[in-house]
Amino acid sequence: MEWYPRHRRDLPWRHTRDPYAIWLSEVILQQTRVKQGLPYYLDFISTYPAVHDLAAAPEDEVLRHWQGLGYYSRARNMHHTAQQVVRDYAGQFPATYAELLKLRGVGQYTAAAIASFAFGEKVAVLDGNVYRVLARVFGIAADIAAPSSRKEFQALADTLIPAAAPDEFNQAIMEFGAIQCTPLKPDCLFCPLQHQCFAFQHGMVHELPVKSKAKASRTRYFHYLVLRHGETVYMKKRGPKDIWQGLYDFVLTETNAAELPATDLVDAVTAVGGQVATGRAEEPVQSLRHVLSHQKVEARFHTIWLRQPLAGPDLRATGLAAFTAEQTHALPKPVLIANFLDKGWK
DNA sequence: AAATCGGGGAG
DNA sequence: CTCCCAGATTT
Repeated sequence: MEWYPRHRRDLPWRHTRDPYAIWLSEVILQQTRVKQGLPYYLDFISTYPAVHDLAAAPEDEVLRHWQGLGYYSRARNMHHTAQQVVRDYAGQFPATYAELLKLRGVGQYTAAAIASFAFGEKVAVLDGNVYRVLARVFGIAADIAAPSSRKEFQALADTLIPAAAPDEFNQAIMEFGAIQCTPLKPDCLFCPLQHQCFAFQHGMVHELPVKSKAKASRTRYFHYLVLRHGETVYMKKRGPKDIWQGLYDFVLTETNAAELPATDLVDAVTAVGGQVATGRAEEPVQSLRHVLSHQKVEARFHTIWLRQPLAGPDLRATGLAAFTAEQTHALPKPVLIANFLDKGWK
């Protein structure tokens, strides 16, 4: 806490005690670096200055503002919670850790952050930074990736947090982890905790914290049919049980190998009620690779020129909708699809 | 307890 | 390439 005021970054959410603004920043910063989240925070707080503004916005619009930030359930949960706060809490965020924890998208970390930063409640936050700092300074060998380890770290943090300034303590220990006690190259040479840090004293700075590795990611092969007719292109909103829920992409056929048999392509067009325009069936195929933390997507985009527009009943059955190029810009899309639209088509 | 859910940047 | 980020929810 002595270190903090001399090294803290000047961040916009540190100038407010408005629980809405703090909640917004915390949801955006879940599993996201400050540098990546900052522009999104500025955009959201400017577009939706109060919880009522966010609650009143259409979900597609909220997702469009979230586009590129990933983990899109955060945006959908956030939108849901904004509406709940307006409807059930008269627009006022609940003011205690226990009540905040009930909100969708607000877990133990975020509830503790809002409770301490907005309301001064004495409850210790536990994020990736805190785990690392505590593991090193106190020499804790528990696997920070294991849910069962939380108890031990939480109990320790609870003994450290001072009643006088719990919010300052939470900010300080996270900032210390982000700037001084970093994962790969911590600045131990100029560290104020050098003489009392277990890891430094025992030469175990690079052994702590202990974190089990995630399992290897799988490769998926996506074949997108970019159905077009005149100035219109057909897109659809992605459903549950897979990545990019609620975002828009094209007709998708997934295969176990990189190649898609030519007959499958025609069948897929027929399945959505389309007819391939003669002479334009074999457009050049664009290929894009997209990497997520848990899977690799190898996508091929097959542009299909239709003989005639898709008709009403077929459109509804397939979930497809017709858009102009201008309209696609306003839709929330995975970065992969946005990249394709930016450079791949026409 | 394990799996799932994005995207970007550092090294 | 690997690691990890102001984690939460579902299975």
